Amino acid sequence: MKYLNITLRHLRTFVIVARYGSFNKAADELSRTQPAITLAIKQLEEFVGLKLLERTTRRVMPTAEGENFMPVAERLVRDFDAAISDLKATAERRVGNISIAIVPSVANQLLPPIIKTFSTNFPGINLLLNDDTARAVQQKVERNEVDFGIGSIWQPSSLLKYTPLFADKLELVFHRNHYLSESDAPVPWDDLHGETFLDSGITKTMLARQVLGQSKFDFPNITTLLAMLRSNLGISVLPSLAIPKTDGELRSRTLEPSETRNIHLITRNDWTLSPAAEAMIETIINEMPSQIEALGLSPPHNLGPE
Amino acid sequence: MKYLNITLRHLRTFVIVARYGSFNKAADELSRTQPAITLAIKQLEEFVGLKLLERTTRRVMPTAEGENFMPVAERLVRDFDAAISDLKATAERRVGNISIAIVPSVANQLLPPIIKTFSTNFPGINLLLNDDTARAVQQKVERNEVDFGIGSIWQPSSLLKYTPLFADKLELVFHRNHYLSESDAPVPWDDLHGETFLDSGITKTMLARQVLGQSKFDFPNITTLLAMLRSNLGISVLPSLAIPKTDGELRSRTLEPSETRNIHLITRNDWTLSPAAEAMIETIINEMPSQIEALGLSPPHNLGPE
DNA sequence: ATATATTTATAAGATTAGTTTATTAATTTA
DNA sequence: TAAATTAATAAACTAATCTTATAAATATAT
Repeated sequence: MKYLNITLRHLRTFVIVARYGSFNKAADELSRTQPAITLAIKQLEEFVGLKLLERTTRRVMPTAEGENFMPVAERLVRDFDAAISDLKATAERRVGNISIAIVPSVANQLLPPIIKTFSTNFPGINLLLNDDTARAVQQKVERNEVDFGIGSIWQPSSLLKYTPLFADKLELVFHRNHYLSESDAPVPWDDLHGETFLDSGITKTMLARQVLGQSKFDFPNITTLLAMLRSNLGISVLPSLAIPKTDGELRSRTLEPSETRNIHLITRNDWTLSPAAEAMIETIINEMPSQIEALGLSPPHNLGPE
Repeated sequence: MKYLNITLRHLRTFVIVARYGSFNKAADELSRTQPAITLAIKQLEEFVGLKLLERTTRRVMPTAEGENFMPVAERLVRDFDAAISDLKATAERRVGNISIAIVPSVANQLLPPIIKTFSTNFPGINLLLNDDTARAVQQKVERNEVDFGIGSIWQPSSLLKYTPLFADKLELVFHRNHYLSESDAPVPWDDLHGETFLDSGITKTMLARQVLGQSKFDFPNITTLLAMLRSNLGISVLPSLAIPKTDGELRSRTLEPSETRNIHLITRNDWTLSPAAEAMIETIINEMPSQIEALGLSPPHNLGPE
């Protein structure tokens, strides 16, 4: 015995002995033998230089100092156990915190029923939802500001892992008074030259790919953009999830050829997810098929490396 | 490794690693080697089933759970260390509590300068003084209600250890108008037959030994007794310590043969004294000679077994 | 009073946990 | 591309911890 360290085991032993008033009973309670108890108490007393338990071969009583130390030791033992079991509860997904960065369209349309399922399965877990643009979603995941993100790919990054969830089809949106309302058929992209485009930021790259040139207006906030559409300022291309289907003022038509964007789960590939976040992701993946069906979406397109 | 127990050592290791962001630096800080650190962290994580530190071969960062656990672990470690060092402080007599049962005469006359010395030497120690009769002093020590007692022997008990401190000489006390005031010489006991005795309880046995018969009055409270003496109700025999020397109304004379009672330190012989109490007793024994001199008392008489 | 039973303390051997040295694998820096 | 730094792993060693067996002390019961 060189420089003995006092451990919680010593305090735990002391507490039990003091409580039972017996080395034998304490040994029993702690599933150890009586000499082990004797040694532990002896070590504790020698270390602090203080007799804590007054003992004859017949009776064990705490000294004044032992009496004073009892509640302290009890609290230390209790706090320690509580802290460890809290940590285990976290591991067992009984408690936890999740923060998700997510694009608004998915958040509003797809997530509510998933969150409902999740919160009944894991009632102790708190969820923080950050609505944001696809770009911000990616950034927040990169910077570890959130556990994971849900959105389209802004700029592929080697830091990130993308798991496709579903394909969101792009549709043309316009006012019911717009001449495009006259038909329901898919619209060829080429028919759209000369139209005034209101860009949401979401579709910028898509539009560029169709060589329709720069859009005249740019509304990063989708609510604003919808308001503009309602006043018939122009037309826009939006992922179907972002289009309110119940708006009397607006109409939509699919495009030809149809253009889709995949919505992905975005995680950092060098980072371990918290158990709570893992539970959430499991729920999302499990619930996805029924949600895709309910909202009339498509399973993710496999476009190769995106 | 069967059923590994998580100890404070694991938490301490975790805290240091998280703080330094390095296994090697933590090993250095804790005067252990890096593999020992690796193992401790691994054990902790396996036990709680949770990754607490995200580590590449290059960088160590706490996970979200690790981050949350940090302050908890830090507090546990801090509290534990504080509790142990408090206990050591007690052992080193830097802090503590003492309670003493003591007869009032000693408490008032002898103790004040001793307490003064003690409190300058041990400023952290609290003192609780219980004024009481010799009988109550003995009882309180027997029942472990106090750390030790100071008083005369009420009834010798095998439970108790008596350490003589000094001898208190009995003196006759009376009103200045009483005829006994006419001389200063020692009074033979036999001259006192027929006097009205006021008994304090303290001197009951002494008086009986001198065959003066039962006293007529009995005042357990010495203040009351002194008031009675001041009104010249009778005379009394009191230990010199209990006689106020500066009272203009009262006079005192020694007795012939002189009768003394020893004042003892009273402890339980099967009980360990707290370090604080030991310090107090040391102070008392050290200061006693000079106090004896200052108050004109005598060293204890050795009367054999009392 | 004496014997018995119960309790804590001690000693020695066995077991388990913890630490170190040496090495590997991975990753950053020069 | 090479050197340096970092955490992980393996194996040998050390020290702490526990158990079995026994002793010493003190109640309790006969």
